[in-house]
Amino acid sequence: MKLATWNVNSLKVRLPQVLDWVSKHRPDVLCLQETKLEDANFPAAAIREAGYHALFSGQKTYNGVAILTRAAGSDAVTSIPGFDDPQKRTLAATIDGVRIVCIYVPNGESVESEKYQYKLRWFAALRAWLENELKRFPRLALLGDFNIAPENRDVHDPAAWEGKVLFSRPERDAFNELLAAGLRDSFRLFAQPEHSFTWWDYRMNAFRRKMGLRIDHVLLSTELARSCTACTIDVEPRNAERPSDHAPVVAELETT
DNA sequence: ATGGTAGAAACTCTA
Repeated sequence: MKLATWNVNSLKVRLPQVLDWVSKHRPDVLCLQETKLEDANFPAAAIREAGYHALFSGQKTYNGVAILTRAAGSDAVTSIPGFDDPQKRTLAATIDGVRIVCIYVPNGESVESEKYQYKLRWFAALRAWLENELKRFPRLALLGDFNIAPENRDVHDPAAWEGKVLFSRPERDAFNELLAAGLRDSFRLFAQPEHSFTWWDYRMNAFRRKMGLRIDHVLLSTELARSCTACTIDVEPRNAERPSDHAPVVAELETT
């Protein structure tokens, strides 16, 4: 089973790239973030023609998440229960017996921002919810744009980023608390190249200069982690014309 | 020096 996540930064703009990518890689599950589409405008027909089912929870201009699947999903949930949030950042469903949770964590803007406090509140609610979900669904995968780089090696210049949003101590602590709830970072189950990143700012030629962060993640419950055989970042789409600023992350599970 | 790019939308906000 192949699971993937990709922040597309507008599905309207990136739809041809997404269709091309799924035809080439044929993931069983592709979680998308920043679709920036109201549900009425979701390109369900084009995705269906590519052989995929789609679940989606979107809004105009900002945020929006979707899950594309080869097999039909069930029991979809579009929010963190008990956390009142008008922003469309969460989508969960069961596919082939695996509980898939697709998230777009708030960016936070800066550590001084009100949006940073919202980010930490949001992430605390996510952890509380997932502690319960992991009991209900031992086979659970949490994929998405976490907007958190967990470790020094996930940042091109850790000294410059120390204490900044995406790499501040409270954010990294929150990420580690999520792991402590019973999740593994699938990328770190394997030896990886140095300078492995998933996001590069559009500005300052950051991609060409390898100035990136690893902020998109595939976390697996301990049971699923045991069957994980690979996790890779596909930087190829970042080289395309009009790319997303994020690259897809792909995890492979041994089918049982 | 606090820049710059991209997307959606609408003359600004978010990332």
